[in-house]
Amino acid sequence: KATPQLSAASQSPVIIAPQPSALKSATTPPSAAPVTCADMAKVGQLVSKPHLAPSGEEGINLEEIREFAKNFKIRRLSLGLTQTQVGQALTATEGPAYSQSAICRFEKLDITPKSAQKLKPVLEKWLAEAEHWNQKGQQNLMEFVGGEPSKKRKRRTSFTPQAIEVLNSYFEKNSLPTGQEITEIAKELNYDREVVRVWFCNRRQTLKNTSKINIFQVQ
Amino acid sequence: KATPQLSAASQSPVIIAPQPSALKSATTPPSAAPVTCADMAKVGQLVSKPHLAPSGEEGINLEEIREFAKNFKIRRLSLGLTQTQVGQALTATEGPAYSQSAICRFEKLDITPKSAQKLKPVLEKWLAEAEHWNQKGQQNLMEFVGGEPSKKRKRRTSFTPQAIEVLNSYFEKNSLPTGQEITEIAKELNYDREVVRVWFCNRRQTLKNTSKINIFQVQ
DNA sequence: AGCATAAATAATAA
DNA sequence: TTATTATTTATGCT
Repeated sequence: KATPQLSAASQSPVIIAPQPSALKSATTPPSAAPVTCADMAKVGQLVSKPHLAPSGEEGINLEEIREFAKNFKIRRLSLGLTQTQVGQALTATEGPAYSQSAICRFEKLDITPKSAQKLKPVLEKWLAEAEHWNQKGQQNLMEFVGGEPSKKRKRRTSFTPQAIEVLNSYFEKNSLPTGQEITEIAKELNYDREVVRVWFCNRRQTLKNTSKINIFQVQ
Repeated sequence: KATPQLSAASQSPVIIAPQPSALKSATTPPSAAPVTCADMAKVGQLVSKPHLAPSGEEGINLEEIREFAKNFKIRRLSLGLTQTQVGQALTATEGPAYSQSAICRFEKLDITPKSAQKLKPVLEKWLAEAEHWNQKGQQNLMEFVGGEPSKKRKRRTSFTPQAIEVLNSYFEKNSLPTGQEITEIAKELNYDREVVRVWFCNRRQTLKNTSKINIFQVQ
């Protein structure tokens, strides 16, 4: 049952090593950004400028954290999860609250080493578990994450759910309504006739395009 | 009436493995609803009756395409590339034009098998090359992709209360101003045109979100 | 320590 | 395909 490919971030507890210039961070702009904020150095900054590291953080492997952050993002995306979902799920399972902003800032390393060090194992553990459930099927993952499984994506349109429903029921009966029928449907739903006509066009298109590929897709 | 098409596939290579979409299946699932259509075969029917699949596509390995599409997205994200970037880069290196929409549709398999079959090798080749350059450093990748090296996110604009007020008054009059109008408003307020455009986008968004109460609101 | 929302990205009606 | 909407990410602010 144990998730296999999770060796990800376990490395030797090395201390802040001089940054090999070869390694480029995808998420961290290395630029000599004007650090206007004299507050607190962030991981993203320190990782490329170890000499700035304040004392008391020698035991924190910044490089490892950076690696993990990058890896975390990829794994999160592979699971199809959003920062919001992760935050909410963590809030539910773990003690403290984690906002979307928090996850975002971790991924971007816009966070103090201390905070990062504290958050890392929490994320590591949670993500591993999420991957584990995902192995058992998408449904399990969604359940674990806590979102309603049936959370349908909201239609982009000005079509109301009710209207869609009606349209679909018409479509099921007849995917290619006559001009007369379109006019009637449009009237019933109080939408523009043209809008309804195009809806049927797109609906047919989508079905045609996806159905072939989806033949082998398990629903 | 043993329809020969895809007959072989109907038995063996049906992969019931982990739900393909770790990546948010946003496509309107026909839902669990009993899709009973009169004149058009639906996915649910095709799954159990693959013989309904149109002919002329026996040579296309749909399962392989599906796998690749999923994989492609993950690899794209791992490289930190957007659909837009891929489309633009392809347009530059390959012949035809590829829009962001095209990439989107490929990833979602919202395209005909024929198109997919044609596009797959192009994407495959391009992505491999992109990964190759990435190995040599982020800079090389960005150069290959064609975008400026590290296009930093635009600094978040803060509107003055006065500006907000003016914008709102315009919005009340017309929530969907034309390009011309946007330009004028931007000029009047002395803000970037793009900033004003996005403000209207987000404003419409917010309004829509808050007024969920009016479910029946027929736009 | 987050909320509100600006900006960026993905999906889709036209 | 193109414009626009829908969704997600990032950040200014207190």
